[in-house]
Amino acid sequence: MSASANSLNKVPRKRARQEDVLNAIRQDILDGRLAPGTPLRQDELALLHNVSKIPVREALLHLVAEGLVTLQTNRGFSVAALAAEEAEELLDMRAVLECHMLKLAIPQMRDEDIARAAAILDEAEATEELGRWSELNFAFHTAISAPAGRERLAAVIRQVSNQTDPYIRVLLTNSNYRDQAEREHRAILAACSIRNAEAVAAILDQHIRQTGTLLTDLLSGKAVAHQDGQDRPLTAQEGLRGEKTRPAEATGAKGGD
Amino acid sequence: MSASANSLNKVPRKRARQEDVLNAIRQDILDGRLAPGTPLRQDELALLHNVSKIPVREALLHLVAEGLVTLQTNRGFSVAALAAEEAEELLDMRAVLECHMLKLAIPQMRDEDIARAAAILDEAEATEELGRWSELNFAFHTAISAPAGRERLAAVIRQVSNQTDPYIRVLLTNSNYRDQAEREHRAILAACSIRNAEAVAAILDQHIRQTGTLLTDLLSGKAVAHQDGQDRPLTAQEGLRGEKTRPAEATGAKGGD
DNA sequence: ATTGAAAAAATATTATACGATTTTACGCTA
DNA sequence: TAGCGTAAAATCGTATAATATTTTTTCAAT
Repeated sequence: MSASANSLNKVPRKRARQEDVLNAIRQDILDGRLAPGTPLRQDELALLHNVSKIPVREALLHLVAEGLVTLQTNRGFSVAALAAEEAEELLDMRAVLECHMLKLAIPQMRDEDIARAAAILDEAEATEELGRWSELNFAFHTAISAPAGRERLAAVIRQVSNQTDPYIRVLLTNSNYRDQAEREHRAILAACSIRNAEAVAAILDQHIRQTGTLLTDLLSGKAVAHQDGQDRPLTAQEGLRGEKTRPAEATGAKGGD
Repeated sequence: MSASANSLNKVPRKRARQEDVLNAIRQDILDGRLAPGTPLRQDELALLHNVSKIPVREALLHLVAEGLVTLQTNRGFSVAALAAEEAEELLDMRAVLECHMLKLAIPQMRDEDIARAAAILDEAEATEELGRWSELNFAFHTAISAPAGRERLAAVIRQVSNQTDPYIRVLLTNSNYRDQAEREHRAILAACSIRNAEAVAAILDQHIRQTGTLLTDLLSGKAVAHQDGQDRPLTAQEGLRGEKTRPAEATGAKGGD
């Protein structure tokens, strides 16, 4: 209730924002702090975020539309859980969409774009922190596809990707997976540098489908790399940290591809 | 036994107001009764649907996530309006996704599926009513792509399609457009009957991209081809101006493709 | 008339309250 | 003990009301 975190805030203070709650919960899901299947109690979340149920409900409804949360009327929300088959379907879709966007991007790609993408890979390969790696991974993807200038397409890709991201996080704990991903990213970059759209798409397609196979195995119960569950349902401020999201932009996407 | 369907049903409505409002507003947008750009006042809609603003807000938030409505914080909702460029982008995406799904469907397609699709076309070609034609159009699309068994993909296609549907409705008033669509649908069906996935995809791609071209012209303010004699170039706003009637029927009809 | 500040109205957002629905607990009967 | 109905608790969905923000109007000063 009493503001403990921000006592020095006298500037035009906006109202507690429904969007803040949305981003926080979404990040909690994407980062795996809220495991698939977890019930999302409105009162609980309201208390946690220091708001009433109304903005919580609105945030959850939004996440339902994004496919990250499911709702059973009068029975509550819960974090969406994927069947192996659904994950495969989503990854397939993603392969199609990302390859398409990348093929469109190649002709528009300038040397600066490639240099920037290379710098991102450099940093990714140097980092040890998993979350950072994931972030850079996303940045790399953005850097090479953005020249296509397709905001809507990017939004759909982000949405589809978000639905599998919580699971892909688990794959990332496997360093072999990261190594392979890094090799493929380098190959993509190399193909970009010679502006060979077909080669780029072929590599990207292979990579995404490989991820799909691993994910399907994981969800089928094989080699269950159990993700470390939190002792508490979720943490309050952590999802908000480091985010300056703007209304239209930023669906808070991260994760490896 | 008839446990649930008894005659003395005194409980006309459960607690699903939000969903009813959602469907009503969405249909109003898709059918063009709510033109792009129209402000959506919460109080007004609440009064219209005999509910409070809460379910109205929740429905609108949902539509924002679907891309049919835009929201400016503290300034209100309004029906999403597309720039010509955006429409082209959406149609391109749709071409890619639908062709992909159709290619997946072909190997799974049985003779019954084709027979059913043919029956739908028969009825579509016989009908005069525009709304019915649109409905059958959507049914045809579903019939030929459903064998792919890709629910998620279908959902994304639906979402993307919805964003252009209000505008495509305008194209449908041109009978030449319908004729051309019907010819292409016959061609698709014929290619399906010989299970030639590449041919099917090629025709579908052509058709959707042709629609995209027409739509871009429409949104750019250029004239729509008008061979009907009495037709004249329509602007999007003109074509979408509608009566202020009730939310009306929820047919689930889609625009033509 | 034009400008600009301030009040008023309109509208959006969130909090609180309450009935409705679902889930759980508990006691009764067979 | 298992099954079953019912009361209590938990939770959901929305109406109402209060608060915040934006837009419009008013009106005095230039």
